Amino acid sequence: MPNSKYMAKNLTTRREDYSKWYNELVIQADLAENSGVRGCMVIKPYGFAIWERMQTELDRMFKETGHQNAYFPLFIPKSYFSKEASHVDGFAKECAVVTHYRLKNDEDGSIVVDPDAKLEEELIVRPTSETIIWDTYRKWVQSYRDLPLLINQWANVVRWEMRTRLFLRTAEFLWQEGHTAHATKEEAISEAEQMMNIYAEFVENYMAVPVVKGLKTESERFAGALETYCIEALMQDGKALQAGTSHFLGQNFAKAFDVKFATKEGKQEYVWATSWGVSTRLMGALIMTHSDDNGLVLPPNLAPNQVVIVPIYRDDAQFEATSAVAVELQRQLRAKGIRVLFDNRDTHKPGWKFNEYELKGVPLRIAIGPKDVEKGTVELARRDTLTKEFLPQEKVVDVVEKLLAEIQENLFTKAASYRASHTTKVDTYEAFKEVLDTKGGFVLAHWDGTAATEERIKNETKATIRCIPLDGEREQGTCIVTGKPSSQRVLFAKAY
RNA sequence: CGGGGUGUAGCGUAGCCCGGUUAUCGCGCCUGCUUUGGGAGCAGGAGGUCGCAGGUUCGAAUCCUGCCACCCCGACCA
Repeated sequence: MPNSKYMAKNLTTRREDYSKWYNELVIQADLAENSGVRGCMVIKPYGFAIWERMQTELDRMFKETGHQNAYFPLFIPKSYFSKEASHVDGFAKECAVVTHYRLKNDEDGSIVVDPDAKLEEELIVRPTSETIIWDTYRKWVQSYRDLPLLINQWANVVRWEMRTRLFLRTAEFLWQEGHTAHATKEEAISEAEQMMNIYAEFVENYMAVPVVKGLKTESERFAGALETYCIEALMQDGKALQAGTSHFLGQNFAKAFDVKFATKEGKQEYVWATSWGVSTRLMGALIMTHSDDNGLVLPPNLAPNQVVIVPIYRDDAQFEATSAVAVELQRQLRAKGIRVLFDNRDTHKPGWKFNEYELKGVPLRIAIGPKDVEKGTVELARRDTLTKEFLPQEKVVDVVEKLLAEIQENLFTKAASYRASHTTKVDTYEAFKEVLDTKGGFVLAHWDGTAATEERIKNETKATIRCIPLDGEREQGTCIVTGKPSSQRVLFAKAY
């Protein structure tokens, strides 16, 4: 029973009173719900279908760039975490720890942990897999001929977060983590940059969510990384969301886990590393970027169903007639590679289905009734603009193809223009605070490059440096807080 | 871990301050008939450890004590 309240209040859209529709969206659109296990969520079939679409496209992009999938253990011996000091300092505090391996029946019949079954060394449920993977890579890498090692894994991880938010910060979540080893520093840096670019391409072209590519400041950097590349998106409520990160890890992990290789010249050298990941958090980004008061809006390139066909009929004869048209259209659309659902369920009425698919964000809906059968037409409705039109059946395939592309484009443009109107350049600290208090969004300002100033701004305004934009123009200026010189504006925002 | 709040049917809720018939209403669910081009109407029906435990009382959803869970704010967060 607290589930819907929990869900309703943890993701927002532009609408102030979002709780009502979001409640409906999450429950009825079947994306996810709170599981009842602390901070964990159940991803429902429709939500998981969206995640599978993300997996499919990302996995393809990884493989096209030479990566392979593998799988490493869920449990990591505690001692592994001690090997990379900076990694441990910045991490590994909120973890689930396995201490025993057996249960037993108590005198009163209840199940208790068997105290005799205590593990000699505790196992950590992975919060991320750097340590166990690098421990494995030591055995895999001997020569420059073994490099580069380009491996990705699709997995779940657990972080015992003090506060959780559905999709954005759950205790257990699904993600992919890539871990690569290279012979040279330059190659590793270029790998980290390549993966950031792949993430940006996926998020912009499939999710239709515009992102800013950039570098994290030292204090926001991943524990153990020399450089963290990221993509930052802006949600409809003016808060920023980190959508993906790619880290250049230098030789830190290679040294900690003693991963060396023989060069062509016969010298022993440590390998250079990267790691990169995106998670089910992308689902939250998708919801909060495009949704409106009617529910989810899915970009066609990502939607599990790009088109849904709804028949309208009174009796068996009309059902047969409309179905015949629907089945034929479905066949033609599928032949073009379009994902089509023909909803011929007899248990729900057309009006009910119209609302359901709007809530679920299906980009295009085709309705076929007796009048259409008679006239050779269909009704075509688009989710992004909520407009409808009638058109001849023989034109459906062409129009659908054209509209799917148009909707994809339109969603990106809409999100980009929202972001443009919510990105503000400021030159004084007063203006900075004013913008954050009134309209929110991204704020571009000069910063003196020190962690102290960053910290002060965070404490006073709750805004953090999301990134140092990579494509930002060089521009001389002075720090809004200290007045010290700066050569580039950095991107500030309140973030999830 | 600190501050605040909430727990009543699958979901959302009224009732609690001021104890008193069979615990309210809506959604959803089941049956029947009429319906079906934007979440159908009517009639009937099922569904409840009022978070848990103890206490006060003739009588507790309501008052008291303890515990638990969850939510919000903070601390925390690749």
